Amino acid sequence: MAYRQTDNVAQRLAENRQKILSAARALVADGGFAKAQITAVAKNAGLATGTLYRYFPSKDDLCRQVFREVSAREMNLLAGIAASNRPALDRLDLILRTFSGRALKNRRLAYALLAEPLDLALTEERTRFRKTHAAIFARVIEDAISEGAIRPCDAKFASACFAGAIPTALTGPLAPVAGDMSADDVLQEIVRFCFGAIGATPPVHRKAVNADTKSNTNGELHP
Amino acid sequence: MAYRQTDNVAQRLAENRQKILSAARALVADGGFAKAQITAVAKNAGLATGTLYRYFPSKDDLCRQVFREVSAREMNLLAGIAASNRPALDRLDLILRTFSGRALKNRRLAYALLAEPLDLALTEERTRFRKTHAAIFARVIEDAISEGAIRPCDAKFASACFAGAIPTALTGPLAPVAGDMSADDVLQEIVRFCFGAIGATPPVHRKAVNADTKSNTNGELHP
DNA sequence: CCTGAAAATGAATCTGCTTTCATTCCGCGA
DNA sequence: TCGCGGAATGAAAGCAGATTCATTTTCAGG
Repeated sequence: MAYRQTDNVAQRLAENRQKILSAARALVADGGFAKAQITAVAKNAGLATGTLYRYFPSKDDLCRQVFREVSAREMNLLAGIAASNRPALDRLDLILRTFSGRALKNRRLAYALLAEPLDLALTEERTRFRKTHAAIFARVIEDAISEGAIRPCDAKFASACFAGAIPTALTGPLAPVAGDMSADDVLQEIVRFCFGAIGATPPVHRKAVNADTKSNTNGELHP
Repeated sequence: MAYRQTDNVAQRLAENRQKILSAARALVADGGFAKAQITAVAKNAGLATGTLYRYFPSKDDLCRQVFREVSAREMNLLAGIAASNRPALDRLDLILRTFSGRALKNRRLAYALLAEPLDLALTEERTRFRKTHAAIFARVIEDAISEGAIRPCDAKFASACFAGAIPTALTGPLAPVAGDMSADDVLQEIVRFCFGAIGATPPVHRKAVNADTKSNTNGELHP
């Protein structure tokens, strides 16, 4: 008779898939994508190397998936803020603080997403991520212009600058070393810088959005 | 009797070394560091692969050398402007235009230096490069502050933002596509953006410094 | 012209990974 | 309990480069 997959089996498969993704995520959050070798992921997931290939066609696919899942969470958060109906400059302020605040809270992961040297496939994925950021910035800047809150400027251009400046200021070798500047100072400066760049005045301080309840250092998603 | 290197030979050795560096440079300027494989460099230089190892201990060393030579030219140009004795904001304007103008004139090479995904060794080299940029920016910003031309701000921080924003806006996937914006528009926007970010007003337009007389697309140095 | 020593050669080797695949294991329905 | 087919395994093969090294070539000095 024809083989039919049992619920039992289907569930185990799904679990394994998750195990693999979690294992990879954990490695990435700990040591960047460089640490996410197939063998290490398999070991961490409690499976044999060959088994991973029953779940993902290649290492690249697996890593891309991890990158997407981790970055999607960030992007959705920002997109949500961008779509709210506050004044544009309030939204911008909140987006900047949220993005930066989260990156500072989990520097290792932020480094992996934003600054770590990656291979071609993942660089492509990162590009998507950065383009999305830029699009979110651009949208809010355009709103600010049409609200008359700031003088017109090239929103696309300014948003590309934001998307370049913020990660550099937050992560990687040019970022202020911890202790050099407090996280709050950094947020403050980022907002000041970005608002200035588009000729706006920063609103009064406002708390950043943070989806995590407790501190979350392993990059796990809990949707 | 003991072997003594002839002038003749010494000269050939020096020439070969240059041939290798030029070949590598040409490949990089054409297709980025990814294209600079040992075999390709050797072929381009008209030498055997093994021969390269008599001139450079490893591929990494060779590539680092290329990176340094190419980037040194840029940095010196900027450093020269920074050290001149005009008003700080004039210098900043000139530096921004020079840097950006040159990058736009040779996009492929700029991409290799600023945005191409690289391995660890070259990423390290790029970091040096970017730190130097940032230091140049920081210095001029500080000067502007002490001249009283702008309100005090964290110059280190702002310069890191510049060093992130400018390459992003010029090169790589977020940069405006050619035809979308003219090179002049881009310069204009960069200056506007950066000056705004530190609370300054851009001076009137001024010609960028460009060390090249004729258009120079292969990244060759002519010191 | 001969010789010794450096210089050049490029095919073979090495390296760290990813990916494959012949084999074994396991769960289900008969 | 048996047998079938999918699932899991992990040792071996592949791969894309850099790197080595036994051999050949070149070249001054004798």
